[in-house]
Parts: sequence; C-alpha cells; structure tokens
Amino acid sequence: MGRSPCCEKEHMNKGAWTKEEDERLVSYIKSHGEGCWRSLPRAAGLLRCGKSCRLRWINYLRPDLKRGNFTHDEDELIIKLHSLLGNKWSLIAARLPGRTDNEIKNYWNTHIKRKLLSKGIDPTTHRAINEVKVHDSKKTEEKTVKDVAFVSRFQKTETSVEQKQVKNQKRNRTNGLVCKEERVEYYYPVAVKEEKLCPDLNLELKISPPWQNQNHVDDQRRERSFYTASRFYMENGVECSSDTAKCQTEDSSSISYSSVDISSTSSVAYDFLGLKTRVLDFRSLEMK
DNA sequence: AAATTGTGCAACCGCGAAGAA
DNA sequence: GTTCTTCGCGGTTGCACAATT
Repeated sequence: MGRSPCCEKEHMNKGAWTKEEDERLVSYIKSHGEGCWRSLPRAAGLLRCGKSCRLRWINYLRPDLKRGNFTHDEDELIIKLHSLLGNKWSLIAARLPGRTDNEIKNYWNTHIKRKLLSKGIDPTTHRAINEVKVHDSKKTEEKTVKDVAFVSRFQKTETSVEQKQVKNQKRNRTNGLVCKEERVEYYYPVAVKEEKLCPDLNLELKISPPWQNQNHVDDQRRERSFYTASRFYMENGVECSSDTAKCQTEDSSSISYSSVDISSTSSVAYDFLGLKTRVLDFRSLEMK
C-alpha cells in the first residue's frame, strides 16, 4: 500500500516556475519564514505542492545561493568529499557554502564524472579503472596495483544493515559535534601493501578513554605488520597529524582508529584527490 | 538551413524516517 | 504499538539550448 500523495496533483501547477510564482514564494518566506511546507502554498497563494515550493526555494530562490561556475577548489573538494561520503549530496553540499545538493549532484553527473573518467579514475570507487577491472575479475591477489583510494561507506554496494546504521547515525547528530560511532563510519579504508592489492580491510575501530590511547597505539603497531597507518586527529578544534587518531567529543572521551597509509604510497589517483598531504576535519563534515 | 544528437540543469518522483495523533 | 503526515534525500526525467552532421 503506497503513501497518499502529498497534494491533490490535479489542481496543482507543474513544470517550470513563472516569475510571478517565484516572487510570491520569496515574499511569503521573507515575511513568514520557512514554516510548514504543506500549508505554505495555500497561504502564499500558489498552486503548487509544498514539496515543489520547498525545492524551488532551496535550489533556486534562497538568497544565500552562489550562482555561477564551480571553482577549481570546489571541484577538488567535491571529489574529495565524494570519495569519503559517496552520493551523500546533502552532506557534500553542507561543506560548500552557497551550493545546493541538487546543483552538486548535477555538476557531478555532467562534469566531474567525465573528468575523472578521462583521467582513468572510476568515479564510483575513486580507484584507477584498471584496478576496478582487477576487482571484477576476482584476481585481486594475483594482480598488482599502484593506487590507493578511500572508498565510501555509502556506495550502493553497502548492505541494507549498513544503510540503516548509517541513517540512524545520521540522525544521532548533536549540535556541531557528531557522535563517535558516526564519525567512525566515514572511514572505509582500502589498504595497499606495497604493490599487491590486499582484500578490503574491515579495520577494527576501538573507542577508549584517553588514557588508553598509548597502549592501543602500541597494540596497533604490532598488529599492522603489513600495513602502515597514517593517522589523523583533532584536538580542541585543531587539526593535527599524529600516530594516534583521536577526536574529542562532548563527554571528553576520545576515539582511536587507524586509517590507510597515505604517506608512503604514491599514486596518480591519490595525488589527484589531493589527500596525500592534507588532513581532513571530519567534525566539520557534519554542519547541518 | 534543417535535422539530429549531445549537454546542462530545473524539477519531479518515490522512498525512508521522524514525529504527531 | 500503529497509522498518518510531513520532511528531506537521492535518483531520474524532461525540456531548452548548443553543437554537430
């Protein structure tokens, strides 16, 4: 049994918005704010469904929107964020002031995808295309690769359980800060051992009080005979790089995790993504 | 100049989840 | 606990315009 429609479509306008409709919507929201989208059209005297009004406002009429071409920096940021988040356009848009999820999604599909493909990078996995073929042929352990990439947890290959976890975590956000479990989910590292591709690692993520970090790090050092790990951490809002990955949360506990070795591996795809020398602030990924 | 094909983007659709009843 | 409403998201469609034949 499907949902009831959001509005009586036979009495509603569809398609492109007229200038008059835009003006009505803008003036209504300016004087009344973004309230209930369901009742807004009638109150504003528009023959549109609330959904349509919301979309029009968010994607086109909002005064803080930045129109015009994407800059090179924005391009790079989108690629980086997509490599980490997958098709989570709203999260990506949250990192690009003045850009909407719809705009970024369109830009991705029409420009960036092509750009990556022309560079031999699979836009879905952010791996070199020949590496993807290696995966497809299930000969991963026999082939060699020279690329390393971050693969998003949010790609279509994720299981339904993972999808639900991710969505639940998304809803567990607190103001400005994210819960520990959520932050962890943004990592899905693919480890590369020298020139041989290893199976995707489900690296264990451990949460511990701060005073346990040192032991934890020592343990990890012993465990990672094949994989060197690069770590990121933030403390009091300052980004640092360290052998210990740590982030402060509201209750002052910390979280440790290991990531991929990005300092000792050279790769075309990786350099292109610009991750080699940069530290990402994952806390600020959650700005909404 | 006309027809065809390609491209970009605004808008729509269906779904999942939260929250209210 | 169940049902219904609303919101927000991601995927897809359709149209206008540009480029090519």
